[in-house]
Amino acid sequence: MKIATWNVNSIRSRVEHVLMLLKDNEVDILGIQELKTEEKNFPFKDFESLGYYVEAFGQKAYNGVALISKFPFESITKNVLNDTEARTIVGIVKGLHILNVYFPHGGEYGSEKFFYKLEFYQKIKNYILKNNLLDVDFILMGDFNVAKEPIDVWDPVMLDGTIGFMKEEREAISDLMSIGLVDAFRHFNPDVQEFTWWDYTSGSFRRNWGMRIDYILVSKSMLPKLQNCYIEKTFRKLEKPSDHVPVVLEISV
DNA sequence: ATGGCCATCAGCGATGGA
Repeated sequence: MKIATWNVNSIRSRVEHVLMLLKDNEVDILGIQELKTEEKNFPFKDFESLGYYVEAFGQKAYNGVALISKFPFESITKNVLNDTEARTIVGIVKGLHILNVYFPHGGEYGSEKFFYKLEFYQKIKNYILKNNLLDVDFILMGDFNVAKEPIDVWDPVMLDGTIGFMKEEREAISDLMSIGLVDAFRHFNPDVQEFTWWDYTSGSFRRNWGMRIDYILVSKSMLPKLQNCYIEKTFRKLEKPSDHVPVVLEISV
């Protein structure tokens, strides 16, 4: 079974690319972020006609998350943090608890958005602990908007202290992972430098000026089931791409 | 080149993204 995450940067602009990922990579369960639309404008039919179940939680213009699954949802909860922004959706599929999150961008150091981002990380951690999700087959995936280690950015010296690679942000994601979550990509690729996001400006993709800010984290009980985890970079080469690419996890069910 | 993008909403410029 394949489970994937992808920040699509507008679902209405990226439907064809998402359908391509589902078909070509045979993805069974997909979490997407940055829908940038309300549910009423979400292209449900494109996915349902392929046989997928879809649960979307959106808002106008910004944020928004969805889960797309070949298997029916045993349960769905939107907005687990009771936030004013549409950033979280959790579903149970085939006994797996899957929390799909669009973490805040955060803005400049010390800004209101910066503190919102750090608090958001704390709240996600508390939600996981409070609901005992470390004791079940649990997957936390999405756009974390933080690169954890120097290997996760193209120039750790130049980017030190910039958005997505500040000390406080890196401590926030480390703190979240320290409760017992394993970074699936890093589990299979301990020394590999690969990125999931490249800026649209400055020919960043061509120069490989990227960052790894999208993750699939799993609880310990998932470890025996993991088979592979890879970043599907090809989607950044398409016409009108998202600035992020999908991360795919293969597990045995 | 002290440069370079993209999507949205509202209504062609401002805002957010990372």
